[in-house]
Amino acid sequence: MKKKTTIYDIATKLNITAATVSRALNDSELISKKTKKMVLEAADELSYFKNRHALALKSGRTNQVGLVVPFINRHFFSNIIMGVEEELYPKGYQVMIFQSNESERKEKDIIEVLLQNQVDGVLISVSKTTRIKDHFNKIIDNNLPLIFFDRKADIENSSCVETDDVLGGKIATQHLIDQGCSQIAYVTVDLNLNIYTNRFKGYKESLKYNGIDFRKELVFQANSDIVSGRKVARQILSSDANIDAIFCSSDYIALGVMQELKEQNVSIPDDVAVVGFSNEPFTELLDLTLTSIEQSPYEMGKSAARVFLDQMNSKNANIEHAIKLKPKLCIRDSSLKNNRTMHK
Amino acid sequence: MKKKTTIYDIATKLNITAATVSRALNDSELISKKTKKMVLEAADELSYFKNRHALALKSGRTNQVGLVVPFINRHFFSNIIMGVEEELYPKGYQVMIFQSNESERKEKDIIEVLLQNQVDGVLISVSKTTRIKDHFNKIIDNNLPLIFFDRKADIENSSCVETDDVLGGKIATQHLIDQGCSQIAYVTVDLNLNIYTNRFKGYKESLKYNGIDFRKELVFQANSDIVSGRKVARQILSSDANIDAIFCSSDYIALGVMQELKEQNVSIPDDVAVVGFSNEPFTELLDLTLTSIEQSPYEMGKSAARVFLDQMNSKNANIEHAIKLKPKLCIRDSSLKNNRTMHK
DNA sequence: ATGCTCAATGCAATGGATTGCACAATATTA
DNA sequence: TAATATTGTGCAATCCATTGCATTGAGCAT
Repeated sequence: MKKKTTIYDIATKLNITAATVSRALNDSELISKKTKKMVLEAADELSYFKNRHALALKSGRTNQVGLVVPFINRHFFSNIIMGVEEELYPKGYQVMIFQSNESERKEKDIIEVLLQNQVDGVLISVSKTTRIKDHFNKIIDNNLPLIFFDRKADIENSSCVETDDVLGGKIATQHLIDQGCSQIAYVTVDLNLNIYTNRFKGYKESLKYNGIDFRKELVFQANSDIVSGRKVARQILSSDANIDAIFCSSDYIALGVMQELKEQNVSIPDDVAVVGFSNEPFTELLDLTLTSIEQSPYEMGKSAARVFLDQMNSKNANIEHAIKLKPKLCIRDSSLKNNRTMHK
Repeated sequence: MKKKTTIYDIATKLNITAATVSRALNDSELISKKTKKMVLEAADELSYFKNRHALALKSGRTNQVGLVVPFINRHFFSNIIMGVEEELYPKGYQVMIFQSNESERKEKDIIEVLLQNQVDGVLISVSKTTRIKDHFNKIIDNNLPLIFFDRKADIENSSCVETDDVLGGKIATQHLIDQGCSQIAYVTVDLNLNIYTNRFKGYKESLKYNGIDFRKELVFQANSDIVSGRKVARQILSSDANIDAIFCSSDYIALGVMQELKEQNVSIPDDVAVVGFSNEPFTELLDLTLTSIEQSPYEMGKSAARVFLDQMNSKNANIEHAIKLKPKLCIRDSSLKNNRTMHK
């Protein structure tokens, strides 16, 4: 069992002190070139590397940032991670990634671990089940930058980066109206979650703006999956609402809806236009590609990271940033009525 | 700027020594119940948490494991991460996730950082561009468990967990033969990579086993994307090879192939059956679902994590494990010839 | 009352790197 | 040549938690 090499080992070998070795390794101008060279060679020979824990202990800084997402294996979140990494890695920060599995308990544990690790800041997308927020306040109490992305909690002195979901709802609805639709069904997921109420709000605002009456009977509810989408499509078709478009607040619902419509020989987009939300990768892989709202998770990650850097550099963890990213409409077959398909 | 609470703060407050505080916090049986209670309360009051770096420095162990993948935002790798986490989190290990972006340079940097962090072990899927392997040997030199998954390097005393790609190639080919196909085109990606040569090997072995002659002119090459898949499909159709099936070593190629076949009015699976590889999520979201080979990344992650735990517990980092996971055939519309579609 | 046991706590070193201050060795100047 | 400036190193404390050994004090038996 080989023991790890320390600066003391190098010092002993060269008959100098650890202080000198330390300075040499850090290229201090106090040290002569000759000594530096000696030290560097010896370090290489003994395959020395710095002990980050010793460093962290001494300096109190770690250059580590905690990043917490509900799940890593979701297109949306994994691309946020990419964005954060992209921005922070070149600045010398290590990103510690954790997943909460949508569990408040695990979220709390994770934050405890992050604090134990003395991270320099925390970026987090709050778990769905989180009600109590003491653990977030602990972060603030320790004077660390706390940045929420996508899903936020109401915490003083924290920042957040989110999609402008109201706008998302608006542009999707406006697009459908532009295509000549006026009886637009809306399928929501969980009106307890901010993002969904905001999308819904955008939908209603857009109707109003275009002088179309909002009709409660055109609003349906479903879970964010294909089966639920099929079910809700059946509901919609069998209701007496005579709709010409369906705006789904999730791509998975939209996919289920499209499958069901096809099976019932409803023509998309001519009889019924369909729009989803999130721009999941599969939307453009379908035979009939799905119009959707792109939320740019990669950009969101970068943005959150930049907010963190801002707060670090301004030495003022207290400035609250609140950034809203503009969503983008991706028009595809499922809603584009002028006979020609978009790509392929 | 609040300073972080240490055991000394607690000790001062209670007029006892840090040693006692430390023992109390660790529930040592040397400490009286009364003192323990006092300490615990004070700790809570001062919102104390352990400094992991001090711990790591003292003990030499960190309970941290390095996990390196080429990209986090790939279905395959993000599910491996899930598997590793699932297995290691309950055992008290923190998983530090890094992505190499398929860059040898970054891979080396990451390993340097992991060593500086004194991780207790490294799990890694090697970057495509990696040629030199000194950095892997550094890990071994430090007596740390080194476990490769999916993509391995030839390093002594390391372990690896991989898919049995030969078998994957075999069962896919056998399935096509079972469906009555005999002129099976094969589309490979990069014959320099192990996984692809192995799949190819399985294809050939299966042909031989069934008494079908291997024909070089049925082998095509493409990149792992849709456009490339379409291109190769055109090549195949315009060649004089009269094929009745196409086995693609990537789902993206298979998707492109299917799109092109449809456009040219070739019926799938009756005129030409198609099989992909990897079982990407989109394979079952298509109108015509795609038969593919499931590699169970989640299981692979769990398996790799278990190998790590084995090596840790046996105090013998040198036992080499070599695990091959059995791939699974997922039969869907694109290859199933008996008229009925599988699901929906 | 004296000696002894044992439970509870304190003391001090340890782990690795950094850094202000002190000091030695060399170079420079008068 | 003596005095001073300059450059290169060493000493020792510090960051925080742990732990072997020493010590204290209470309780018990004789």
